[in-house]
Amino acid sequence: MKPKDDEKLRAIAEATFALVEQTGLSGLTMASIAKAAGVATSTLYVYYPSKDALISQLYETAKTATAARFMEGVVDTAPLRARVRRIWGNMVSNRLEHYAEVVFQEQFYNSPWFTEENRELVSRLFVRFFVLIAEGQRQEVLKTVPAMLLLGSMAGSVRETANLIRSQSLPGDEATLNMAFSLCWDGIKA
Amino acid sequence: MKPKDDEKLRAIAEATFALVEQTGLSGLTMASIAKAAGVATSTLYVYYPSKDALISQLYETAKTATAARFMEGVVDTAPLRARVRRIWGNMVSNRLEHYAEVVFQEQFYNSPWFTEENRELVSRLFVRFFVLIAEGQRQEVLKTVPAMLLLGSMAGSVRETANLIRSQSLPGDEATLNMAFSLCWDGIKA
DNA sequence: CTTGTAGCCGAATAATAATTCGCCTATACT
DNA sequence: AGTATAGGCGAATTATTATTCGGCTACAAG
Repeated sequence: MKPKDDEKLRAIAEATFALVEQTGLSGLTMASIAKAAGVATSTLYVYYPSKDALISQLYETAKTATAARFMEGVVDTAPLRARVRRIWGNMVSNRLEHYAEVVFQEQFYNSPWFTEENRELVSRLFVRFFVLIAEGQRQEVLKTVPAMLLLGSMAGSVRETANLIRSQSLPGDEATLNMAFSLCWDGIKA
Repeated sequence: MKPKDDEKLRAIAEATFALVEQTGLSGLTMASIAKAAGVATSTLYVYYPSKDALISQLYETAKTATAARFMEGVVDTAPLRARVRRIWGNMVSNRLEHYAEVVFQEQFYNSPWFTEENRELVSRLFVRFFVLIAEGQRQEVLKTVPAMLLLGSMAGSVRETANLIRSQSLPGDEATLNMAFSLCWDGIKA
C-alpha cells in the first residue's frame, strides 16, 4: 500500500481556489486543476470520486476554515464592542489573506452545487456569532433589528474595506481599520 | 427579408437570467437557454454570434437597465438624504423585482467574461451616483471617507434588506424600509 | 526481500455542449 | 403576385471536458 499524499491534496485545493479566482467556477475544468496542481488529471479521481464531489468537499473545507478564522482570538469576557471589532478585523484579514477562497465560496453559493445541507452547515458553523449578536441586542448595545440586517451591514463594510485595501486605495494600518470599523459600528450600534 | 423578432430577443434574455438564477453561470448551456426561450438552439445564433457574445451583450443590457432604475425618480433639487433614500429604495426594488438579473450580474462579475471594457462601462453608468456622493461629502452631510466605503455600506444594507424581504423574514412595507434605511444612513452620515 | 495493494500516470473513451449545415418558410420590397 | 433575403428549425458535426482504463511504480506489511 501507498499512502495518500497530503501535499497533493493541499496542492489540489490551492489550485482550485486560485483558478476559480481567475476564471470563475464556470471556467473550472479538471484538466486545469490538475495542471495547476502539478498532477495528472486522472490522479484527481484518486482523491475525489468526481468533479462535483471535489468542489463540494472543498467548499466544506473552506467554509469550516473560514468560520474558525472569524472567531480567532475572540475573548468571551471582553466588552461586546471589542469582540465585534475583533471579528470584523478577522473578516477583513480573511478576505485579504485568503481572497481566492472567499471568491470560491461566493461563487459556490449561487451555483447548482449549493444544497440545503450546505446551508445547514453554514448555520451550524456560525452559531457562536449569532449568539454574540443576540447578546448584544439583549444588552441594548446593538440595534434590535433582525440579526441578518446587522450581519449584512457588517459584511458590506468588510467587503468594501478589504477591496479598497487590496486595490491600494486605502492603507491597511490599524488607524485606517479603526476608522472603517467605526463607520460600520455607527450603523449597527443601538 | 424577414425582420428579427423582438419578442424572441426578450424571451432569450429572460430565459438566460432565469436559468442563471437557478443553476448559476456554470450550468448555463445554449440548449437550456433555447428550450426555456421556446426556440431552436440554432436560432440563438441568428441573434448572437456565439455563447460568449450572448452572455456579454446581455450583461451590458442588464447593467444599463439597472443603472437607469437606480436613478429613477431622483430629483436633483431634493435634499441629499431624500435623494440617497430614493436611490437606496430603487436598489432594494431592483433586487426584489429583477432578482434573476441581479444574480446574473454578480456571477458575470467574477467570470472569465468580465473584461476591462465592462469595468469602464460600469463606471460610466454610475457617474451620476458618484457625483451625488461627492456632493454629500462636500456639504459634510456624508462621512468624508473613500466613496467606495460608503457604497459598500449601502450595498450591504440593500442586499440584506432585500434578502430578508424575499425570505418573508421582514415585511416590505414603507415603515420597515424606512427603518432599514435609517440603519444604513446612520452608518454613512457625517 | 518479496509481495500485494493502492497511488499515479498518459492515453483512450464517453458525455456533454457549442457551433454549423441544409432546407424550409415568412415577409418586405418591387 | 413574385422573389430574393433573412429568419427559423432539426439534425449533423465538432470541440471540449469529464471519466475510465491498463500498466507501472512506490511503499507498507509480512
